[in-house]
Amino acid sequence: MKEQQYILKKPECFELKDIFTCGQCFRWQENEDGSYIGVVKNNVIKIREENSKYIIKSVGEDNLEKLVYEYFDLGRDYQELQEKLSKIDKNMKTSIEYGKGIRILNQDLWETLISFIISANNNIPRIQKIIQRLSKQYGKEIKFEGNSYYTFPLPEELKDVSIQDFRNLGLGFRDKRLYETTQAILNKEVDLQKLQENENTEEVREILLTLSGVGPKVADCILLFSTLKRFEVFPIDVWINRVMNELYLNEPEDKVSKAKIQKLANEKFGELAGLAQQYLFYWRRD
DNA sequence: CCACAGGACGGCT
DNA sequence: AGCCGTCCTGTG
Repeated sequence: MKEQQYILKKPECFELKDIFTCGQCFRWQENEDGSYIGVVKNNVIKIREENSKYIIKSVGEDNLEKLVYEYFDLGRDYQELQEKLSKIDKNMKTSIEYGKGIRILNQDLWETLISFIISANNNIPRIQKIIQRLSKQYGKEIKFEGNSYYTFPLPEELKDVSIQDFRNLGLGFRDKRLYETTQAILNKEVDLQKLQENENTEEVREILLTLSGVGPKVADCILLFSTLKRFEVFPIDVWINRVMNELYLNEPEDKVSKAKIQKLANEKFGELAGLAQQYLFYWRRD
């Protein structure tokens, strides 16, 4: 555990509000002064913007500069990707204008898996609260500026947690899914390390789908928002379904099938479908 | 108190 | 293959 500070010059296409509120992560809190505090792996991180710079402080075990570079996907040229997408149509151009500071985070695979199982049939405030309780109960404490924060519990730390324990944390019917998936990971029925190294996206998707609580939408969110980093997937929830129908199909709501939207997204956005999804979702969410 | 919102899943056709 | 009821909790 060490304290670190790092000053990051504001990168192109980078806004904290866009990054943290576009629906990809659940562990960042905004403070009254506009700064954000979050937990990334075994580190608590605080970020404050000031004069086109970010003052970043941390307590934790990882090298802060390297962690920030990886987590915020700073090695990728978002400006170039935005230019490509902007050429597709007016909707893309407008939505990128609106959410130009979005970055797709590289979040820990295990944490993303569990977080999005919790997200099923659920809303963001409740998802955040459940993850907070889960971490406080089973994660490790890190003190930062006088307050306590908790790391996301590892599979081993959830080894002896029962379905009833999960239920008591407010997970509802997701209790059994969390239990079964945790056990499957511990038993190496699914090896996350191997999954991380597998380059065949369809294969990775199929394996994710074998886990309890992972359906098509959750699998695609994991593929896009974790270190798996597959930009070509297009997670479809009821919102993006509605938005895509409004913008491109205009069919009666009961006639739009998921398959049709999926096909349309692949044809229109191709390799960048996931990024396009984020801009569209963020733009039309209100 | 009731209606509704949000994905996975299992049972049905 | 597609359709539909059920699972839990918070909100209006």
